[in-house]
Amino acid sequence: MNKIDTTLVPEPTLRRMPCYLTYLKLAQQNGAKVVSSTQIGHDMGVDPTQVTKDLSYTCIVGKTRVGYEVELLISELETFLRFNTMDCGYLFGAGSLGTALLLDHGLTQFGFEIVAAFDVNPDKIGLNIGGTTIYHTNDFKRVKHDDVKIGILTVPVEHAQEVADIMVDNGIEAIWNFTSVRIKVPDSVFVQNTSIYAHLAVIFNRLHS
Amino acid sequence: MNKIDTTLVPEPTLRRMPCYLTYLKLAQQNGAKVVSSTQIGHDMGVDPTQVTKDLSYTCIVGKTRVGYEVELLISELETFLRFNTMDCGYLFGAGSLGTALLLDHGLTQFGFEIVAAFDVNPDKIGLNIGGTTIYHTNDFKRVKHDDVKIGILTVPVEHAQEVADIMVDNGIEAIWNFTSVRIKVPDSVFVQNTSIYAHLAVIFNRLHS
DNA sequence: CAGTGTGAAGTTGTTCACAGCA
DNA sequence: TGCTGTGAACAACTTCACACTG
Repeated sequence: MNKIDTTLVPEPTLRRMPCYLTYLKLAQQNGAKVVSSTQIGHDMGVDPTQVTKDLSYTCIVGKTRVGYEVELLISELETFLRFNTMDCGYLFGAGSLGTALLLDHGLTQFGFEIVAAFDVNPDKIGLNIGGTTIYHTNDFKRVKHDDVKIGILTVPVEHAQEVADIMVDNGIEAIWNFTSVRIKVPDSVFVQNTSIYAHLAVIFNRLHS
Repeated sequence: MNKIDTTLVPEPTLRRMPCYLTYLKLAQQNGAKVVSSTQIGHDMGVDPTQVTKDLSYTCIVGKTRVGYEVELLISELETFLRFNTMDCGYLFGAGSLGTALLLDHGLTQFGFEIVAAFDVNPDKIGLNIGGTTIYHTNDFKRVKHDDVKIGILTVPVEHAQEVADIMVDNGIEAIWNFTSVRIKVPDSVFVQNTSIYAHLAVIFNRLHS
C-alpha cells in the first residue's frame, strides 16, 4: 500500500499511530537505533501484524530480518500524521477542561496550537491563559482568521449545539467535540468526539463483570 | 437480549450510551416525556436501528408506535452504566490534565469521584485541588484503601509504565490511561486508553484529505 | 402506519498463514 | 531462522429487511 492509494486510513490505525510515535521516541531516548514490529507489538501489547499493517500506510519500508530505523520511522510518522507542521485552532468554552487544554504544552508538540479562546463568562473575557487570549463568543466573527479550520468544543452540554452552529456558520471545517452530546453538523464538517465520560462507562462495565 | 446474556456489551455501544443519557436529560429539560429511537437517531446523527440495538442491552422495553418513556430510560441507563452509584478512584500525576480532572464537577455526575491524588513534585505534595489532597506517589501504599480499584494515569510518558506498575502492585484493577503510551499490565487488569492526541491525528488526516 | 425488535447481509477491522528475503 | 509484507480467513460492528404490535 502506498500514498497513491485512495482508500481512507482506518481510524483505529490513525489512533494507534501517535502511540507508536511516543513509543519510538522513548526507545530512541534509550538508545535504540532499529526496532522491529515484533518488538513494538510485544512492548505495546498490540498484535505485531497489526503494527506492520499500520506502518505500511506510511511510505516507510522495513529491512527484512532487521526492522525499521527508529529515526526514519519517527520522522516519517510525524510527517504522515502532520505533527511536524503547525495547525491552528480555536477553543470554545474556557472551563476546567478548556483551561487544561490551554495550559497543556503537549499539544504544540503534536503540531497543534490554540490561537484564541472564546467564552461567554464576563469574568473570563480578556484573560490570558497559557498565552491565549479569551474573547467573547459573540466576537468570534470579528476575531477569526479564515485559515483556521479547527474548533474545540468544551462548553456545557446545553450550549454545545448552539456553539457548534456558530463555528460552522463561520467556516470551521473540523470540530473536536469534548462534550457528551453528539452535535449535528453538515456532512462537509468533520466531527471528532472525545467525551471522556464515554470511557468511564466502559471502565465501569468491564470492572463489574 | 436481556441481562442474563453472558456476551459482553460491545465497546462502541458502551461509548454511545452516555451520549444517549446526555441527550435524554436535555430532552427531559425541554419537556419531553416520551422519545422514539427514530427521533434519538435523527437528532444525534446515529442510525436509528443502532439506537434500538444499543438500548436493547438494558432491560428497558419501548412501546410500539410510541417509543421509550424518557424518565424510565434515563434511570435505566444510569443504573446500567453504574452512573448512579459512586465509584472511587485515585489520580496519578497532577499536571494540567490531572488538575482539570480534579476540578471537573462532571465526573461526580457520572458516578466517579477522585478520592486522592499522587504526584512526585514536592511543590504539589500536600496541596488540595478541588477538594482532593495530593500525596507523594511513594506514599500510595500507605494511603490507599483496598476498595478503590480504579487508577487514573496522567503522568509524563517517561514515567507511565513505572507508575502503572505501582498501581498494579497495589491492587488497582482498572487503569484509565490518558498518556500516549500503551502500558503493559497483567491480563487481569483492565486498561482504558484515552489519549487525546490520538484523536488529533484523526482530525488532521480527515481535514487534509 | 409508525415504531419496536431481531435475524440476516454487508462492511470494516483484526488475526492468521505463508511467501520472500537476508 | 527472524523479520517484512500481503492475501485470505475470521471476528466485530453496523446497516438492512422485515415480522410484529397497538
